[in-house]
Amino acid sequence: MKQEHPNVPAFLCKLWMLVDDPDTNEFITWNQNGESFMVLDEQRFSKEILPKYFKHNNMASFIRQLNMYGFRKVLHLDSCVVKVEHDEPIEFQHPYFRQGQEHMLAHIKRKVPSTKGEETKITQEDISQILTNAHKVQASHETFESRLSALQRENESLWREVGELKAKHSQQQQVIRKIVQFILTLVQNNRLVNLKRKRTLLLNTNGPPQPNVLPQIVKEPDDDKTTAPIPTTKGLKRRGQLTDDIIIYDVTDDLEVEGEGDASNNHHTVAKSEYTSSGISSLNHVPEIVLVEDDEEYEDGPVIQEEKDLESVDVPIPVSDEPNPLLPGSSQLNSSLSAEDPVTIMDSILNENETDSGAVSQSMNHLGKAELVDYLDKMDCSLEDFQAMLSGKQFSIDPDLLVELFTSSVQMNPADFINNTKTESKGIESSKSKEGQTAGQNTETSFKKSEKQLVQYTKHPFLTELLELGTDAVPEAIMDTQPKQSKLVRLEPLTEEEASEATLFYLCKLEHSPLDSDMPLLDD
Amino acid sequence: MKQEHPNVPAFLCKLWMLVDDPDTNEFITWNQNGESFMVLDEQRFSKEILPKYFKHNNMASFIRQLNMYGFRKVLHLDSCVVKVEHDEPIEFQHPYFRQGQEHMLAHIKRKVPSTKGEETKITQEDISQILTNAHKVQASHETFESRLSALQRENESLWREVGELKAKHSQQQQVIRKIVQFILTLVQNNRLVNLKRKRTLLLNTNGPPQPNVLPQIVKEPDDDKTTAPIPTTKGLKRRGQLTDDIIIYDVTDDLEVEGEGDASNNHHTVAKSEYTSSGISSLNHVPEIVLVEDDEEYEDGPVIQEEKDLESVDVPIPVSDEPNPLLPGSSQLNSSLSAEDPVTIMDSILNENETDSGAVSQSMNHLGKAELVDYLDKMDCSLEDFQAMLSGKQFSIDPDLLVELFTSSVQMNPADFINNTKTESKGIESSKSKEGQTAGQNTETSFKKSEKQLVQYTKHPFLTELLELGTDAVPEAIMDTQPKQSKLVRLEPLTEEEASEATLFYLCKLEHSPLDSDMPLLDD
DNA sequence: GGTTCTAGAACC
DNA sequence: GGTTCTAGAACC
Repeated sequence: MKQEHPNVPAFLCKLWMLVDDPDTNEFITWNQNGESFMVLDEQRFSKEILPKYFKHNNMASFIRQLNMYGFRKVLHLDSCVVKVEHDEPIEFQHPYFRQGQEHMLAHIKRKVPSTKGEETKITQEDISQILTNAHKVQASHETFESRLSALQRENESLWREVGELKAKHSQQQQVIRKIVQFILTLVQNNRLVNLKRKRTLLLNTNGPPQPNVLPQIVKEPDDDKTTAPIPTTKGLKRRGQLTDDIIIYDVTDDLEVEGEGDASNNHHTVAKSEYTSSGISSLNHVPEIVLVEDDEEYEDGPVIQEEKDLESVDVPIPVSDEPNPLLPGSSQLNSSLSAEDPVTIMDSILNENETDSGAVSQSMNHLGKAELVDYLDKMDCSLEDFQAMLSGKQFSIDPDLLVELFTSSVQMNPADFINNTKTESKGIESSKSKEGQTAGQNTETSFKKSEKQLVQYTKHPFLTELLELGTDAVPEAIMDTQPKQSKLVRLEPLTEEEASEATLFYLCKLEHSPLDSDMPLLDD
Repeated sequence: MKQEHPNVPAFLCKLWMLVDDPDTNEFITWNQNGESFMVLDEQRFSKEILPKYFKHNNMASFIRQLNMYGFRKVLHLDSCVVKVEHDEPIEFQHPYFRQGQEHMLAHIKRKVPSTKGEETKITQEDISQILTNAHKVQASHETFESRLSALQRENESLWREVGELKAKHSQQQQVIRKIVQFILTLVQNNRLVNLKRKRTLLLNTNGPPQPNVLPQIVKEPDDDKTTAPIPTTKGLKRRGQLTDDIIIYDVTDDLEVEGEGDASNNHHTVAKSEYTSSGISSLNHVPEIVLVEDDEEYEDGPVIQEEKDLESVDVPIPVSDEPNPLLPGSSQLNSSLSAEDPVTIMDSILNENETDSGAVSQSMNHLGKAELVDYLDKMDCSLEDFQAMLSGKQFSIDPDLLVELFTSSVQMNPADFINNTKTESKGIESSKSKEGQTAGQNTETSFKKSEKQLVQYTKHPFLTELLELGTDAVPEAIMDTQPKQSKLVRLEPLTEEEASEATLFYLCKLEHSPLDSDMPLLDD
């Protein structure tokens, strides 16, 4: 019967044999119900029986083995009673160690060397790991903390800087707005003056044109200019060359020179003498152009008179009947004033009875006191306008001129913008470019000279850039005066063109001026 | 002998008695050298002796107690030998349990219920604490992480916004710079024209003054203005009122009206008829003031002529000999042109032989062709200047005017700033306010009118604010075009005044124009 | 896996 | 602090 259970440990087999063997029943046997076994004579059992089955005679070692396989001592209540015989038998039991149930021995397992040790070891490992992790976490925490505080400091500075930049921005906005407002005010005021001026001129000059009652301009040829004694002009640009080119000649000799005969008077005298030698022939050519500005109420007013049959001279005359879109007011003044040269008129008056030249005789015949007064009337009114402009701080920035400077160059793109701008104008610019009015050669030359100045001006870097602008986009940066507080939105930085354009837009938009309708920029 | 060691546990005392008692030597006694004790007959000892001293007869319990007090079993080599008698005695020893050394029993201590358990418990507590802390740290770590990422996002946005704001700022800077440059260019160009104009005027007017050869201005009283049929001026500001106040009257009747007789002609006619009814009496007053501008080269030129004995009229005349610091050029034009009214001159010439008024007769007598030409010369030169200014885009912004507009108000603080500004000027302003030149009543009235306009102008909000500026500080925000990248520096936000001032500074500083020396702002 | 010594721990 | 049962652990 022994060893018939291959998977049952040796101790269990030996124990089964000992308990189940009837020969050892006096030392070790089943209890009454066969659920446990009892060692009846402990001392004899250990010293006589145990050595036969095991390598020892110690009851302790036997008990240790029992405990090792999960056997438990059955406690007896009577042992608790005081001083009862200490010889009562030792009793042990196990759920799978039952009489007649030998097959259940396979279920009895020897206790493994304690999971507890493993658990403890694992716990220790865990502790060290936990501590390691804790240190790591703490280190990273510290790193985080420093980063956080650094970020917070940076953030504070950034918020400050953003606030300050926004303040700056707003300040600049104000500055720009004010500058623009300032300019706009000038423009508006000037525009009103222009309107006023035109009306005044009409008031004084809108009488019927007198075809042949026209002044003459006597000019010195460019080649002769060097011979004329002109006061030193060191340090001065020759922008006013136009004026220098004109030298007035006297026609009569009965001029009374009342003066101390100082240096400036000498120039005068010299100019006179030059006139006497060459002035008469110059009188033969008379560019007669009278530009009378028209208005809504005086559509039939403006007439340009031109004498094509006169001989032409090769000197430029500051008369232009071609429309100068940048200078609607000034061009008119230019032509009317230059054409009606006061000296020429005076000469005509004074020489009324003479017949110096056949070409001018017709004009001379009609020249009378009335014409002279009329001419002077016009001139005076023009001057009054200028005075008003200047004394009233009416800086003569023409509004349309400014608009065009800010939108496009006449030189660069004349047709488009002039048409675009001017077809919508309120008749303010109507004095220029009446069809059917052709300019004489002298006038053309003069205009080219004027245009040259214009070109010079439009080449200003600011304008040059502005002139390259498109007209659609409304850059946000300039318009957006209310900075977003918490919503941080990505804003594309403005290009220089956009910024300039913004200025323009601002200029036009800022004030709801009547000028708006004249500007192609504003389509809102 | 028992209980004589009060601090020795009962077990040790009983053990000492048992071992040391010669009566029990057959069961338990000292070994040969007295360093340990032996149990000779284990079974009889446990069953017969132990119960006499202890509450049990179990050898195991006895051994357990020995172990508990640190006694150790002495291992015998012969037991390792195979199958030697199993009866060899059990031997135990303890360093302080020696024969004859009963006093050392006090040093034998019962093992405490294991520090190990405490350690384990502490470790467990530590583990739980560690875990708790770890969780806390982890939680705070997560909080930190979220804060950090939020901060980082905010930071990125802020950096972006800072960049964008700086770009905006730079763009605005450009815009301001360009606007200012633009204005400055206008100013500079205009200044050159002013210089030019002055020279031109000197060229034509610096002859010796002819005291009584002075024109007359015929003015219509303000009350009569309403009677004059003036074209409708709806929608127009009455800023040019000055011009409206002046109506020119014809002196002679032989005026030939050649025209289609349109509506505009009617006005002309009405004006004429008005003259014939009331004009003659008006001719009696003549405000004669000739302001000839002086320059460095023509110190002796400027003279102001005044006829105080003429009757004064109650209408304002746009003549001013008082220095208009805002309009040095225009004021000169104003006086010279208004004083030498063309009509008046013409009247003088045409009425040379008549004696209308004793007051003007002196002037009339001296009026001749030369004076007329001279007058017209001046007028023409002025006109030429205007033409040049206008056709050459010379917006008549006086440089000094602009400077003053940007620095102080003549109205607000006239004396300080005028002196400050003008004493350093390069003779450009020298035409105004020559001492010893007193203005007439009419001139004063006119200047007041002009000043009224000036006041109106300086009340522009932009100017008003600019006028309140100090001139020392140079705000950083405007000048600092290079934004600091990494160094975040606290910048004080600009006040509006500072911003405006910055504009002014910019205006002056931007271009190294010759204007700089004229400005009190620039002290570098 | 068994044996032995010692310890843990519950209970008294 | 002692007793008992059981377990830990070293050693074989």
